[in-house]
Amino acid sequence: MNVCPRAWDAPPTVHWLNHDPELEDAINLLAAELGFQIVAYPSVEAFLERSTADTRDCIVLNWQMPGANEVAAAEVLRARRDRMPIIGFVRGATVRMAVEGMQQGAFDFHAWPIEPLVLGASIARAVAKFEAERGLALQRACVERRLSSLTDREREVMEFATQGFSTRDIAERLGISPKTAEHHRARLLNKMQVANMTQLIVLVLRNR
Amino acid sequence: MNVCPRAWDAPPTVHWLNHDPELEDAINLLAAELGFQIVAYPSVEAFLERSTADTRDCIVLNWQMPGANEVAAAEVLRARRDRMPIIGFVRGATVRMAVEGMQQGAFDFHAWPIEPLVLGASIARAVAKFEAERGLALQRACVERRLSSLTDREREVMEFATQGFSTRDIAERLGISPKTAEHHRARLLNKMQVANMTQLIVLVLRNR
DNA sequence: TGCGCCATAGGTGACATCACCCATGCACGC
DNA sequence: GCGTGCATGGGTGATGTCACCTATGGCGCA
Repeated sequence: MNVCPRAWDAPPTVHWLNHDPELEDAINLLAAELGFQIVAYPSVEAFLERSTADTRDCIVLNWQMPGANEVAAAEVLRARRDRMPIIGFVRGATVRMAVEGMQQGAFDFHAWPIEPLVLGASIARAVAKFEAERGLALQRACVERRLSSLTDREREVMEFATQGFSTRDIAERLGISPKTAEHHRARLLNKMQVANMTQLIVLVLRNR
Repeated sequence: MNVCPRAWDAPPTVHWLNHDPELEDAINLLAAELGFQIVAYPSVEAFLERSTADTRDCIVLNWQMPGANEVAAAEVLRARRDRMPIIGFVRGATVRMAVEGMQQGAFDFHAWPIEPLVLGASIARAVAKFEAERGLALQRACVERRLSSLTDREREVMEFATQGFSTRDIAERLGISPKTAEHHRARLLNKMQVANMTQLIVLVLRNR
């Protein structure tokens, strides 16, 4: 059986984060059965070090992994991996555990052992969702790159500008000449590659 | 026992949506025990008709209520009730049901019967969260009210403006004179009560 | 029939934005 | 020391924004 749609030009990668050796055989069987490319990591740290940021991935995470608590783990993963969807699972899952997993930002949550078909469908949905948001994620990364090229002063000017302040107001608040504020604004527009302030505000507010 | 913090100047209201007559006695016991003000509705329609939009409320919803399916119900409630938090419950809840409830936007999810202490804590958290977001919700409602006063043409102009187009560009795209587009823009700024286009964009994009 | 609301279009004038130009001073690294 | 980057400040001119004003034509409602 293969739940990975053939239409995809490359198979999605499943990042398998699990510390429990008893589950390793099961995942190998699942991998063979599901047809996804599966990369296993024994810890959150190993994943953060070794994984490459791909565009068509999802994370399947043992929610009882040691180290930081599950909240922190999920948050770190989400921040570092550009909102890659996380599918949680845990042995002997209860309704409460599932709800808390979801509240911490999981895309889906399962009790172990998982029916291969159910996990496959869950992964397919997660990858599809990530795919749909890929354009947004790429744009966000692009904006982030441009933002990092700004100087501190330019960033300050941008902060005020994105709150609706005019150049004159910004100059007053920063205690500098309107001309200097204008100068920073000009460099800002240039570095952010937009034609005017309204486009800058739209770009920044849409990609927060 | 009373899990409602005394610091609140008014007790929060719990909107109890349930169609199952067997649970009515239980909720009356819960109500007495928890100290919240509880208003019961036998259907989603009854809630939408009779409930008043309060600022310190939450919804406790039997996820197996008949009528529209649960997804639609949750979405309707969220839209109409200004993102009031929804706590779901269901008899014989499974991990899957809980996960789906959370995916549909529930704030929390429980298996019935619920421990009074657990439900009380859940309600307290939901109300606290809603309280924290109240300022944002009020501002969003205010923006919404102003938006509804716009004419179709003004709305069109605003759509383009919030995408970063200049007045000249908008005029060209709408096939009207730049002067007419300017006229719509002016009425737009007036109705939305902002000083300039950048403030309008900030207002609209921050309150979507 | 007249009133109000809307879309259309134009005029004028004050001000802001934006793209060029210029310069000085300061810190940091080669 | 000397270039490089940054913050500071200014000048000029084209263009855009914004607040006033005017007017015409359509459409619905009392």
